[in-house]
Amino acid sequence: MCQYVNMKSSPSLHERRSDALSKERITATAITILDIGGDSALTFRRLAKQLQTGAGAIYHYVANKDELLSVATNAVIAEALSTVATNQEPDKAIEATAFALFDAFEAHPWAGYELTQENRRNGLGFAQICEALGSKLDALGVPSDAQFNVASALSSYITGFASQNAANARLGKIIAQEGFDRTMYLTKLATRWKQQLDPAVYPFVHQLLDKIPTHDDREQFIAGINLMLAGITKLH
Amino acid sequence: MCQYVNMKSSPSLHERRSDALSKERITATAITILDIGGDSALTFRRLAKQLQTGAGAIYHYVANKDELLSVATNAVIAEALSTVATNQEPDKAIEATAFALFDAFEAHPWAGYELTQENRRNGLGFAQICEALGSKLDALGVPSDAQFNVASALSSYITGFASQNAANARLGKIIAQEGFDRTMYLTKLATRWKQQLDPAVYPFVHQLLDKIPTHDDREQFIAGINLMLAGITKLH
DNA sequence: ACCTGAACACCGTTCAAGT
DNA sequence: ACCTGAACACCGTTCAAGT
Repeated sequence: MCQYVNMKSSPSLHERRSDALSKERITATAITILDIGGDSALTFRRLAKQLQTGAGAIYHYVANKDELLSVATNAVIAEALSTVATNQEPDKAIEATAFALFDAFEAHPWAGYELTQENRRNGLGFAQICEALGSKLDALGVPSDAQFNVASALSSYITGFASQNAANARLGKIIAQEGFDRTMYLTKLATRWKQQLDPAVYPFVHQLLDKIPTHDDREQFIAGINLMLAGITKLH
Repeated sequence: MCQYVNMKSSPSLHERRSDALSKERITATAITILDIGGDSALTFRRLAKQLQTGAGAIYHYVANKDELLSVATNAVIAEALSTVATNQEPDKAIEATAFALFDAFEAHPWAGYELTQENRRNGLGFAQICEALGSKLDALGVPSDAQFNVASALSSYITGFASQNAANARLGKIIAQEGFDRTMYLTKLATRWKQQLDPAVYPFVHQLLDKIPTHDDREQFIAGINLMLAGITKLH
């Protein structure tokens, strides 16, 4: 600690503390806080404390909280997409892209929800996903004037599923720490629906209730992707 | 005003002021505030002022802001779904349901975004949409063990599209007040992407840029629904 | 029972003051 | 140039006090 202070009071030219602030370090720390505590955990005061600085310092690197969340979300998406092998059959590449995003949103549940926010701001998250999916559509035989609609449909589905099921993943994780499991959480949800929803008005949902606790998110997610892929090859 | 005060100071038994608080009146006022000013406009202080009461009074009718937003969102969805004719062919009924929700999210842009939040809380919005769509799947020939996945896929797509394009609708509306139009707003968005995104890394998105300013959200939305319907009839 | 509004414990953001 | 942290203008929510 003394040495740290000494370093600051007699710094050589262009020398930088190893823990100097940077947009990257701020983003990485923000992601860690979000992963541990969810959306509500990320405040400038907590972030500054973790970075051992003042809250105002962060504003030298990001314009505001919206930008911070955008950067964090886009970093998570970019990392996920970078793992996808591109030398595959187009339908397999789209599946692999979808899986990579699913896994990213499961590991960072806040990101699935923040993506919808990010899309409202500058749309870079959408651009990333759209590019990864859309670049395969030529090889799938989709005519160029239909590619915008198809890429938009796939990305809307992925975004919608991610933001919807982030709740399951996150609550499942939190509850797991307290000795419960995902099945028990979903059982509680189904029980709540059973009590709140009139079976005469919601017959379809009531038929589903038994399947909710044990259903597999990942399997359900890919079923939707395959539904869309089937529609693409049928229509185009 | 004097008469109003007099009424309060000498109320007869069980008599109620015509403007007495109720969950319905609070919800309706909240929806109006959200429609005019968007998510950030709704605060308990502003809502209380509009209702000519204290902020604390609202807590007699809703538990907290989350519940208020859930109730408002579910009211918008319920209203939209109530307009859909049920005596149609199943694919037409699904299309009509999708259109009704699209129109609702265009009229209440905050609701498309809040729906993803609502789904994370108690899922009643999802249940409503799932019921409206899922009840048509028998007639479409979808086997019962596939209906959960299909209903989930459709509702994820609708939710994702709504939350994504709420931005367009809302910003389009705000900008329209200032003398701009939607095309100009989307042109600006496309220009920003052109500058920010490397064409070597984002070739597909760059091909799309010309089409963004004039594309029709509603047409794009229904194209995705038809893609999924085609996939459903092909796979089932 | 229902309502009021000040008080509490927070936020994001700004900015004068430090090094 | 970069950092600090008090100050500002808000929030959601609570609760003693009123009617």
